Amino acid sequence: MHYTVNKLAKLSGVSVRTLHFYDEIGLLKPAYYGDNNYRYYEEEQLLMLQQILFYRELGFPLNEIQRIVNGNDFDKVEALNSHKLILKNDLDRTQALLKTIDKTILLLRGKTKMRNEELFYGFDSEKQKGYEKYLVDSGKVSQEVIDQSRKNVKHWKKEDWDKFKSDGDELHKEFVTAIEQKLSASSPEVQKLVERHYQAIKIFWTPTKESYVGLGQLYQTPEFRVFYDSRHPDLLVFMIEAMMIFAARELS
Amino acid sequence: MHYTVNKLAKLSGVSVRTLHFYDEIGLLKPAYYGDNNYRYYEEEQLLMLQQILFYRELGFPLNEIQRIVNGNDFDKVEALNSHKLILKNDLDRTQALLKTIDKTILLLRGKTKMRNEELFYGFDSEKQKGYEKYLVDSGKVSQEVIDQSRKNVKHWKKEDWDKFKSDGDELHKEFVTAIEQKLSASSPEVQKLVERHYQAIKIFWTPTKESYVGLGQLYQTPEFRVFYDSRHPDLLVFMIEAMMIFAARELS
DNA sequence: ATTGACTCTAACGTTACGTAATACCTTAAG
DNA sequence: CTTAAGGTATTACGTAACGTTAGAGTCAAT
Repeated sequence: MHYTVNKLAKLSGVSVRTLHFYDEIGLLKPAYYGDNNYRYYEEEQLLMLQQILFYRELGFPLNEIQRIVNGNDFDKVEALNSHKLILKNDLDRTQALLKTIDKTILLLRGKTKMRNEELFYGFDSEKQKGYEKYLVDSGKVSQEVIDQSRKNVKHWKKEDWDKFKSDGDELHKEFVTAIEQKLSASSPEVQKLVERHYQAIKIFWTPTKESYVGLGQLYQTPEFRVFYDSRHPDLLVFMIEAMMIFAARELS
Repeated sequence: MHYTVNKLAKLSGVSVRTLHFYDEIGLLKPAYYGDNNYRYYEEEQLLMLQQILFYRELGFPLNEIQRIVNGNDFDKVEALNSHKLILKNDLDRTQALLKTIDKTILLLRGKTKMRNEELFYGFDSEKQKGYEKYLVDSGKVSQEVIDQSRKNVKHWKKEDWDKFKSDGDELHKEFVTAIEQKLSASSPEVQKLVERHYQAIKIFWTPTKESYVGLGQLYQTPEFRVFYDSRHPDLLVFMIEAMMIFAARELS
């Protein structure tokens, strides 16, 4: 029994081009070529293709597949085990990205409905509950993200919110002072300010390198720009530059 | 304050080449070019790059990023929401792949320690426990996979195993008969046999299109080949071809 | 003026094929 | 036997997002 490219392609679900390509790179050669230069495959090649597609499905690159299918069982188990680590990393990363998206949506949508201070420094508890309910019901963000950030401030009293708010104001003023003193964003003084900003953010959620710098993305939206620009025209850019430097240095 | 490519690159963590490239595709143009044709960036571009990197980190392709950053907040929320679906699919897929790998390792390693019949039709319960413990302790497979497959046969008595075994023998014999009658792998008769095989496998775990066809990958290992080839030299290839056809037709 | 660090453009390499374009071959029908 | 449909071949460009030379001009400091 022999298969032409089309037969084998339809049987296995790959395209004719793919078989041509696999022949070209030596991954799967036909059993023989006819006088017409046609490719003819036999059962042996069907079995080989079967294995190739299995590993391809798992996300192995073709050059590794070539090594694997020519190796013994031990090699295969080794490859599968190390591939597991890669996939687990993918998994973690994707989960982190989903959380970041949830947080960003929360903030992007939130700022159109709340005053900046509420968004930035905390929430009016009545409005907040209705708002969170809407977000969860509509599937915009996972309950987990809200729970996490709320858990951290659950016990806060009005004084805590006021302190947090005045601390923030104070921090921004010191940034402005630094700008006026023409300090560099990378200077130790400014970096200490960033450190304080980072710690303040941490109360709500622990930022990673990317998500911390990603905060700058939020600060650029119109409503926030108004807030920052009113303090000093260069405040936003200065803070973002300083945050970038901080992230590059401090956060792995 | 202006930044040269190098300055901006070091600040933001991207390469100079990337800035060149973003200029080339129009994603991020410098504020102006010097007489020397050098690229000079200003704060505005720093902010823009900041946004670009945020969305890049989330896995958006550059052409979409271009649309997004030039759009309004509503567009951004839309994009983030639809991107969530993609990421969730990735998540599910990756989790499925990890399970497939676990199962494959379980089988690839198992077959060197167990007789074919035990692996294929069930396990000697004493040897099995020690073996599973080893697998879990060494981190080779997740407890979940073992639990799942074991849960399904937990209540089985010796008669059940014997029946499963004799059913399998019977099935193989009918495949051999089909070969001798020169039936096609795609014929209704043979496809009914595959259906029975599929249902039998399902007792342990529900296969997807890929994982079912992936079974063929296992059957090709030496120990299994002996088993199949002893029944009929063409049995293995015939079954795999029939399984492929079945998967393409029946499993979305 | 020299040197080292930086910048530019141009162009090929990467992965795993998809998509023509052009030409030859095979098979079944008329 | 011719013809038309459909299968097959080779060649080669396109894709995404840059990395990596390579050659040549530029800037800053000694």
